[in-house]
Amino acid sequence: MNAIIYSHQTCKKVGNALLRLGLCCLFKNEAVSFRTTTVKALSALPRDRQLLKLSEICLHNARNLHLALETARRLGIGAFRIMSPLFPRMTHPEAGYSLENIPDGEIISGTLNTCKLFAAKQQIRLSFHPDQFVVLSSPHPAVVANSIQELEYQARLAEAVGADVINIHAGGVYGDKQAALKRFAEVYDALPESVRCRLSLENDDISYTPGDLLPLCEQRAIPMVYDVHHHRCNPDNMSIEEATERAGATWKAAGVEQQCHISSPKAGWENGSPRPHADYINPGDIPYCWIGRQMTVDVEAKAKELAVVRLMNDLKLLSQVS
DNA sequence: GCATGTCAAGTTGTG
DNA sequence: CACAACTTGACATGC
Repeated sequence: MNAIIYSHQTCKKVGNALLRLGLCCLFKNEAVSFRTTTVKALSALPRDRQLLKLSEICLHNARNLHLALETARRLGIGAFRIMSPLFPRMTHPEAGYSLENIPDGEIISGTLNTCKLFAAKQQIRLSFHPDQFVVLSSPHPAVVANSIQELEYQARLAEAVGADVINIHAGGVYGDKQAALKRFAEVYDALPESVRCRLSLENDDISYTPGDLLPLCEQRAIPMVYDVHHHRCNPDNMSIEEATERAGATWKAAGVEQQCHISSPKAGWENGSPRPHADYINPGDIPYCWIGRQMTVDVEAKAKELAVVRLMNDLKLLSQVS
């Protein structure tokens, strides 16, 4: 087997095989931090004090995003998932705001642009992963409307920092999976282009398997994020190899590098629920067919960058043995 | 200071 | 029917 490469930092000259490992949102042992606030805390302040507080937090977070990217580069990490509340409460009905109406808005915009240039230069791939409140398949119009608003916010951020992926789950089932997927498709078709051109769909560990999502993804050219841990928790009749290939084809159709997720079960595969994530990735959980494949793999592990670095080294050893 | 409970949002499954 | 799990701190509050 050819040597495999783990990030653009180390990969430049070595063949064309490239498995790029990504970090999710936070660091464990590095001085990078993100602040937040709550609506409850904000509501005790007059509006001008609210905007000042929000401005300070956003500026802090934008600067720490830059720091996160510099740190990722130093560690050889090739992708970074940006936490959803980078600008906390931005779309909230009462506390919401925009960069134009907070005091340091222009500095913050400039900092985001610095992040965009740095990520492009260092080839660090950026993505967003809105949390469980974004549900496009919901039968409740208000839930869908809020979800779209949140996606538009994340699309603006993605545009500002040059992120090419906003990844979501298909949502609830409501007793009829096909009906829910049909609602999803209808909402998807009406999304603004800024959202649609970045949106990806991930199999989850409760409801939607790769087999459920792939027909929709193939039909609409929606890239499918293949989470192999979720697939193992919530299997269908598809093999890991087949799911990897078919998901890969959806990325190819969209013209973007494939993205997958990996994690290991905290309690192992035998004891209790395998769903909670372990501190590190057990190299045995990496599908063999992923080795040497050109794609991004987000490492979902509690030890954060320590787990990414350890997995990089484990993969290096693996490739030397084979 | 330090410990503890809380935090916008949805859905599912468990007790 | 109420509540925890998703992921995860960081913040606000109270001693």
